[in-house]
Order: sequence, then C-alpha cells, then structure tokens
Amino acid sequence: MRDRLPLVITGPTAAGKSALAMEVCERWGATLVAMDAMTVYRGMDIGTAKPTRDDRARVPHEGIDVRAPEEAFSAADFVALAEAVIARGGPVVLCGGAPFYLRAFLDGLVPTAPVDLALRAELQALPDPHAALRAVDPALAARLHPNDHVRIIRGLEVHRLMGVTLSSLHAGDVGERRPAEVVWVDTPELNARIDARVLAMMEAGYLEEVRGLLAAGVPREAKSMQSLGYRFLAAHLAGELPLEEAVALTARASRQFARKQRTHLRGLGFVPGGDVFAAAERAFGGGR
RNA sequence: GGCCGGGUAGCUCAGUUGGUAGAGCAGGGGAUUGAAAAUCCCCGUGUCGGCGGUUCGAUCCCGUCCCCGGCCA
Repeated sequence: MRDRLPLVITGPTAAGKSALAMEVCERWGATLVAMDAMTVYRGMDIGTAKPTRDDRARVPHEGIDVRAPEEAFSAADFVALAEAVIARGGPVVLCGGAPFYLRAFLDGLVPTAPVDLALRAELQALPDPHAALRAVDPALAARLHPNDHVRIIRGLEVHRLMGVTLSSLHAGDVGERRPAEVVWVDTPELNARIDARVLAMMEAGYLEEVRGLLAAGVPREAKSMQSLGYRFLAAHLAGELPLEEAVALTARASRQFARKQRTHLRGLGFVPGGDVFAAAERAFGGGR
C-alpha cells in the first residue's frame, strides 16, 4: 500500500475552505491541522473565524489555541506541529490560508535560530538597521529593500544568534521536500463574502472580544493585535476611530489580504480550482 | 434673487506667475527561506464643470451658463 499524502486545502480568506475541510475530515476520518497564523491564539475566536467548539467536537483539530496572544508563533512552529500530527499516521488535512506556512511545509526551511522577541526589540531600536545588516551580511542587505524592516531585522537576528549570515544559510540545503495534494479553493464572489462575514463577526461580538483581550492585558503592539480587524477595533476602543470606520477598514483590509494570499499562492505555482473530494481520494484512497 | 467660496484621477485634495497636471487613499501587479492576518516594492491621460473670448498656445486670464456649499435677502 502506497503512502498516504497530506491533503492541503488553501485559498484566500472566506473562500469556504473550512466547510469543505470539515466534510473531507468527516468522510475520511481525518485530522484537521489549522494552517493559520492567528487561530493559534487563545481568546481570538470571532475575528479569526476560528472553528467552533461544535466543529472541534465533530472533527479533531490541531494547531488551534496553542499560544497566548502575546507569544510568538512561526512558520517553523507550524511545520513542526504538522509533522507531529502526520507522524501519528492517520489521514491529515492542512487547512488554511497562510501561503508562507504552506511553502515552509512543502519546501522546508533553512535551519536557523528561532524567534527572539527581546532581541528583535533591541535590533529595531538601531538607528539604521539596513546599514547594520550591510555591515554583517552585505549579500542579504543588497537583496532587501531598505524599507523591508521585517526581513532586515530577521537577517540581523540570525547573524547575532548564530554568528553566520542568513544569506549563506539560504544558499544551503532547505531539507527534504514534503509531497502533498494541494487544492486552492476560491470563488468570484469573495469580496461580497468577506464584507458579509465582517458584519456577521461584529454581530457575534467581535468588538467585545477585542475589548476583553485588551482588558486582559494583551498589548496593542502584539503581533496578534496588529492583524486585520483587531488592529482597527482596538483603535476604535482607544477612541481613535468611529466604529463604523473601523468596521469598514476591517472589511477593506480583509479584501486586501485576500488579494495578497492569491498573489502568493500564484507565486508558489498553484492555480485556483480543483475538486477537494477528488484530491482527498488521491491523497487518502477511497472514502468510507 | 445678491454676495463669497468651490467644481482637477473612483474618493479627498494639491498645482500650473498661461507651454494640456500630481500626491494620499482606493484599485491592480509583484516579492516573500523561523513576525506572514506581518513587512516591502512597482503601476497615475484625467473632455482640469459646459460654451464662447483674448492669446502662437487656456486647466490657469476674461465673459457667460450649469452644479454644490455658505452667508445675506
């Protein structure tokens, strides 16, 4: 019997990935691994469209609520988590719209030092991080735009932690590639679906969720609080934005996010469309 | 009805001492090697409200009309 492959269900936000993944998991008895950078955070439920308690009772989920909102979570953490679940042996569906995580899973990541939030804060305070990077890793500095702070800081971070340049590591082996069945779920009515979903989230108590997180001490600067709607609703609660505007900005940011997801997926060589159930057959074998 | 502002990109506006115009946002494309719902890069011709006039040349000056604000009747 040939090896089972993981099935990846990806696509832009609000395309309908989760519903399809639930169906596949129920039919094949598969475990669902969230391929998502935000549903990992506890207490961020409504705004991340996190699977409900009922969903989680019907199908085993992994990668949900594994971090506090102020903690770091990275692509490597996702890959490790997915690998661990796959190693248990059953059919696995990776479902989510994080193309970077998908790429890290399929193609591997170069082995580098893990995230160090304190060091990042220190490096961010440098007067000219790009110049600092040019001094230690000119190849990487040349490749990165001086405004691309995130990548510049990561380059400095790796150099500081490991004593070697990130560019030299990138030139090396990324490790083994993992085969998988990948389906990109999409719909031409995405924008309308996104707008409707944001309104539904508001009705479901999105604002109260953000208020609660802030009250619980989650800093506005936390990565999780800077994402899509959380950013704008927190701004509204701080008196910086009328609610109506915060909601409009949330919907708009979500549409922009969807566009970037599509661009990234295209860049990885995928095309939208395909039948998830047929893909599940190929990945897992005949349904029950 | 009178006076004063305005009418320029999908939106908000800048500007041209007369040589047919440019920002932000929106929108589109792209990058993405442990922050990725993050971060970054690239893309701006539009009867410059209509019609006349002056001028070699008008979006700009003049006249007139229309529209939108405000104030006064």
